[in-house]
Amino acid sequence: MVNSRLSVAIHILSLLATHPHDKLTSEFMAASVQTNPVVIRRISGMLRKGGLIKTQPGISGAFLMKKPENVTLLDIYHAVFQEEVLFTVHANPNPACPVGKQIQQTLDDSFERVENAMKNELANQTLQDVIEHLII
Amino acid sequence: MVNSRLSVAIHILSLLATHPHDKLTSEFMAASVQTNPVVIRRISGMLRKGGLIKTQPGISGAFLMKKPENVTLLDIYHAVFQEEVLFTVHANPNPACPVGKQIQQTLDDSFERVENAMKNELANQTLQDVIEHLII
DNA sequence: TATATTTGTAACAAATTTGGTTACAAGGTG
DNA sequence: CACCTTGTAACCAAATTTGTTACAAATATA
Repeated sequence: MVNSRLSVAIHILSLLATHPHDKLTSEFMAASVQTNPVVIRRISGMLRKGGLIKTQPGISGAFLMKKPENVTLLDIYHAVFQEEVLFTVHANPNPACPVGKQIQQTLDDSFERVENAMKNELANQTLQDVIEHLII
Repeated sequence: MVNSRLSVAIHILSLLATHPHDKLTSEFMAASVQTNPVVIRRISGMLRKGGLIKTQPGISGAFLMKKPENVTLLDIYHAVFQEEVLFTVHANPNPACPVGKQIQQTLDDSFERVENAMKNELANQTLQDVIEHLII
């Protein structure tokens, strides 16, 4: 995957969870991730819209809306990827071909089971698990 | 995912499995997928290198190297994605930060479990399952 | 043998995605 | 009021994906 949104999102949430009494600015978090503060604010915005953190324009810092043990990696995944599917099916198979006619529905079903298997494991891991692994 | 390699690969293999006595050219398969023959040959090349089909320069057609019930979707996934990881971890977290120092190893472990869950389900489905779903 | 067909592959272009950056309005602090 | 922070738009460069043309090499066929 070309994309490190999930990774950066978990990094942000881990920082917030391990510094519950500090006001962590996007600049501070950017220094930990080693990226630009706007990248942090962009992903923080997704986490805010997903109900995972609270931030306010002008007010320094961000804080978690749930306890780390109640935030699953699936919650974070949904916040940053929304409705994106894991595997796309090619768009225009030929309906005049028996395979082409039915491949989309077939693969939609198949890929949905694969995506659900992935999501079950994401739901099985929490932000608290991540933090404990960090602290050890 | 932006990418329909897996989907097209399964389409190709489904065509070969359901037409075992025909010599399916890249042009024929391209008509079913509705794409360019070179796209078919490109993905056929990955399937050949993955040991799933046999093709030869100049000789029309391709054929399966295994029975459809012995080809899992994980075999096909590996043929087309090789060593690609499902979720990448951002590259340069700050080692001076306790979170930054350990986030990569932590997320590598976490994401590997998620990737394995996905792969287990891919291994659980075979090309034969796909074909049966098509035929019904 | 000569012609036609097919595969494999390189090369290129257009579209899309990602991450980084600048800029700036709006909100809040001291 | 001066300063800081967030949210967001706009833009760019790099990477990726898909479609395309071109062509050499291998094979089939007349």
